[in-house]
Amino acid sequence: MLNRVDDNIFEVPMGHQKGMRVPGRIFISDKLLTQVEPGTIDQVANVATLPGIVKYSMAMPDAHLGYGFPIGGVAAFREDGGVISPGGVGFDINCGVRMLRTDLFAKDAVPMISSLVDDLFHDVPSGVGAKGRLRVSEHELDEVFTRGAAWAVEAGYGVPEDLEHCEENGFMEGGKPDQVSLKARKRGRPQLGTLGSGNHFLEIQRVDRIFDDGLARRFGLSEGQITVMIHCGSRGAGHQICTDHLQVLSRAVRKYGIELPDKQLACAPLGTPEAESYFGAMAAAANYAWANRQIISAWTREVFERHFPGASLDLVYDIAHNVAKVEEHSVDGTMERLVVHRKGATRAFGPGRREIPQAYRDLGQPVIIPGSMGTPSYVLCGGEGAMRLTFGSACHGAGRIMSRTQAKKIYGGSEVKEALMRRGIKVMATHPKMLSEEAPEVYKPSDEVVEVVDQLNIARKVARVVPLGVSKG
DNA sequence: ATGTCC
Repeated sequence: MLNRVDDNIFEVPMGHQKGMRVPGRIFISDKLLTQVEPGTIDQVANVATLPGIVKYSMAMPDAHLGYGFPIGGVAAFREDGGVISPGGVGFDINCGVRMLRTDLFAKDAVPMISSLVDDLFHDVPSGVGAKGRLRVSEHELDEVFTRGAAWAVEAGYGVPEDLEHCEENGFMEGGKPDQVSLKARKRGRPQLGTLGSGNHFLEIQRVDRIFDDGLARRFGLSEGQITVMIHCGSRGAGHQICTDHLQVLSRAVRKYGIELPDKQLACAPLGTPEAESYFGAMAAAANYAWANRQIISAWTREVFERHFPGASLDLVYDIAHNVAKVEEHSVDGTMERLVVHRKGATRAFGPGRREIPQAYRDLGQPVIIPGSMGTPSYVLCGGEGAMRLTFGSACHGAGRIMSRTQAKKIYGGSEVKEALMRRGIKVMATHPKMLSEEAPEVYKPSDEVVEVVDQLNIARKVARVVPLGVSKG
């Protein structure tokens, strides 16, 4: 069914599915491959049938079933003849993660973890449908959609240096508020500055291992240091934008006569009004998510300031893992402009790319890969393998191995909480069922997933962090 | 992921 290309590289052959324009490629170890559902491989093949796809339909080692495209999927389309598809980005547009480093060390912070988590849980609203502490005006919401984290910094949430340590400097060009429906605005307006639910979290961590001394120094990380990770996205706004535009693009599929093996791959040819409209709305949602993470960072800093007056929380980096971008890549020796869809995949550009903020341009893009609740997270640095193999992309996390429904049957919320407590990890959640759905056991081991991208030099391991306290939706 | 089905 799959052909081995190399260690950690498998091919989905053209014969897997009728209409494939390119083969599929799955970057994964033999061991992790045994945990990938057949449906995920079929989705990789389905994506390969889309017009204008370049080289391969790809999946990362954390791949699992998604809407149309697999989560952990990467697909690039040429500007001339290609398409854009909301399924290739996902419902939570610019779901992403940022890491802040403190100047505190474990010995000082550990006695305060419980109180820190209580305050973070209180000060950063979370949960399904959670509303935030701030009420932005309609005009401010437009600014959020067009200028993302840059708006948030100007509004007093953070410092300009934060923007110099974000992918895209904290906002994407091309966000079009006029392509965002009234319904999406209505959902998004009260939710700015909220964490959300599911696998989203706000976590206090300790750096427990350094793999690359030089890179760790440049990222400002050392063993025993306390870090904070914020994982969230564009909330109801992004979800509604995806829903709205899926309808538009479903009509476009008929209008432009595109044949699809799965309705969930709804898309529009690049350059058409439908494609432009989705891109503008998607960029607006991406900017909302960057503003959201920026505001949450400011409130996190306030909580730390109350516990440790004068403590610093500097942004190491902020990455998107659900977004489509126009980028230039080398395709068989010539540079081409492509629309790269990453869904549950992070950009992992190697050294020198102009898109990487100045602070890290000579090193490569920092890649932050959160583990599941209670398991280690990793900081890596984009490498040459990513540029050669994956259009500059790496995996985004551990990846589920069972459904939420199944997880709830097996694991009880209070048991999960107690088990974590015994390991010295304090967890606060809005609902116990969230803890059963997010039990560490329902995810692939993050270590094994990270090992694959490290071995292929897609991204090199820099540091590993372990959780001390978590606030969840 | 998500006012987990207007």
